[in-house]
Amino acid sequence: MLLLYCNKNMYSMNNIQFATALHILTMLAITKDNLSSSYIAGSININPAMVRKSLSILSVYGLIDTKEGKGGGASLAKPADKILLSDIYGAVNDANVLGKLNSPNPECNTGKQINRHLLELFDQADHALITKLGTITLADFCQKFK
Amino acid sequence: MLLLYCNKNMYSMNNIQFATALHILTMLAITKDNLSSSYIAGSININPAMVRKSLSILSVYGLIDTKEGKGGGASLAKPADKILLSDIYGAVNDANVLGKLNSPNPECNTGKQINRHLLELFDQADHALITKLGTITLADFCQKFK
DNA sequence: ATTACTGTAACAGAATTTATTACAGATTAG
DNA sequence: CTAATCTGTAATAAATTCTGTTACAGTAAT
Repeated sequence: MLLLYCNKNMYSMNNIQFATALHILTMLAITKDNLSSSYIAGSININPAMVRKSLSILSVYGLIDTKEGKGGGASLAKPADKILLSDIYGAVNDANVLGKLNSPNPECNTGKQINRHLLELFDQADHALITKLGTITLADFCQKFK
Repeated sequence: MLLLYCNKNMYSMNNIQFATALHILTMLAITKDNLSSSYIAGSININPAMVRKSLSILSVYGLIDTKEGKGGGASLAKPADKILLSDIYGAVNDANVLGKLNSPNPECNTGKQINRHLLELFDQADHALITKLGTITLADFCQKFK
């Protein structure tokens, strides 16, 4: 007997950080203005503090500048055609695309070796994605907007 | 003032399903035998019921055969050089590599359009990963084991 | 001074992922 | 035909991860 689990995929590999970061950077690229976290949050439809968390990371990675105090906000640190989507991905993501490893049994021949081989594969997978994202600039992405 | 968050990345994009599935298939490819979920679980170091959940999905996707009852277990449904890592990825993963979308404000010009453009990009990213994984067979992966 | 911002901590709540237990049904061996 | 051993899957608990919220100190402009 074999019946399908009602929902094929039990698990997902999901978060919202890349979409949020790209939304922020798109707004900054299009308006070419200093935007406040509240204003950006209104467009993304999330909390301003969440936006500030993303801004903080993008700032550490040199993609944006921020200015504190009245009239402050965020702006691009460099032209949109110098920002690669791989830069954004690298800023918001640490994990491997293919996910996590198990902690297999070292007494078993397969278990003993597999994590080494998986990591090698995970690196290749990450590299393929990053290479693809490296061919697209923020400016390219923004061109889609009317 | 700008201090780093102690842990750069707040979020991760992680699960263990791909590693588990590939571990299972590697064992089946190497032993060329009918293996029980308990035996496999001992190598991965997880619960047999978890293994059976993975087996169930791999079976639906035609990568393995299973046999119930005493002496039952799982075996490859086709030669290891006919199983692509992209097949395995497709079986265990539904989500987009770049994660989820927000629910942005439709009153905003950027918010109104961005999900369409993001989805297009997400597709390209998924495609790049799947293309890479399509160049590697289970047999290739197993060759790394001594 | 007042106002309007950022930066970040602290924590709460939601969602997702993993683990566990249990048991009906299948199949084989004796 | 009975016992033993296995799958399939449900139900649910536990753990982890992700998102949202509140609060407030510090900064800067007016």
